[in-house]
Amino acid sequence: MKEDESNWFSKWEEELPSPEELMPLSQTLITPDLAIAFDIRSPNGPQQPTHHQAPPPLIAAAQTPNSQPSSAEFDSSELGCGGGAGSDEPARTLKRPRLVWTPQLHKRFVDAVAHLGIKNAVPKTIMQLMSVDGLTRENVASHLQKYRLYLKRMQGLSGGPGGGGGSSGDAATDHLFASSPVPAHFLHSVRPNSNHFLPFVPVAALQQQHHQQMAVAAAAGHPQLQSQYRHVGHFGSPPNGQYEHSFMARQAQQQQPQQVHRMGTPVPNAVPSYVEDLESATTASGRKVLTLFPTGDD
DNA sequence: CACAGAATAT
DNA sequence: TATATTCTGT
Repeated sequence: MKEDESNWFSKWEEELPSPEELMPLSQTLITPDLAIAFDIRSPNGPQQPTHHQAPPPLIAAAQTPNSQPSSAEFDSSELGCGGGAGSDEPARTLKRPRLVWTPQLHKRFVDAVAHLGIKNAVPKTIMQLMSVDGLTRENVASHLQKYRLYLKRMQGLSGGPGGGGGSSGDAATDHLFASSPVPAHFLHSVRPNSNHFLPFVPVAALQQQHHQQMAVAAAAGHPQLQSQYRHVGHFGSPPNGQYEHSFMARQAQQQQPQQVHRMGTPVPNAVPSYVEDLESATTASGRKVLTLFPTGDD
């Protein structure tokens, strides 16, 4: 009998970190090297190996499966502003590629909103809590707008997503949101008295000009990008078997430009740089209970 | 002014 | 359609 095999396999599988766990909270930790690594899209791609200063890394672009092998090439379409004394760094005013809201990113978004409570969930705060490098307030605002519509739509229905038949368009749009369970309180209203403020992570996520979108992509769990990173072949995990852990991000960089004027909101105060993982409240039961957010495993 | 939120544009 | 950008009120 090969019990051993199945045995260690099971264990092994259990120990396997889920994709989110692997690289979840430290998106800002992406090193420039990694960013560069990303730049090399293909072995035969005529990409410049050493130009890591371009803020417009456009990572999350069309990611459709049937992309053509030729791939789109982005030559720096700089204006031919030859004469001009270097007025402004091109890097600053460039438009970034569209952010792609992957389920992972959305998950973080929902978690953040859940923790803040619908009332306090405003773009800026959400953005800060998410701690995703490269994420802008506008990104979140836009997504939040749509998310609210989604919630509204759902409130009208009876209970579950995918439920009520309606326009197929609606259902189709929901499927990203469906990825992440919507905290119950979202649907009706948060209790005014129920203020349970968690000790957030005081991380101040700042957007750097360097690897912005790159980080987002990684955080989002881009298949292409991540696959390059994950040397750890963690495959056995089924799409559903994901545990949740803490999600706070820790910031290695020392930035704390925030903390400006008065903050009426009970949001995290930028204090220290490191924070204990406020998770793993392993109860006596030995059961991993995520005390943080509503674990939204499907 | 900075920000949130809706409206609009791509 | 999804996300960005613009517009407006606070």
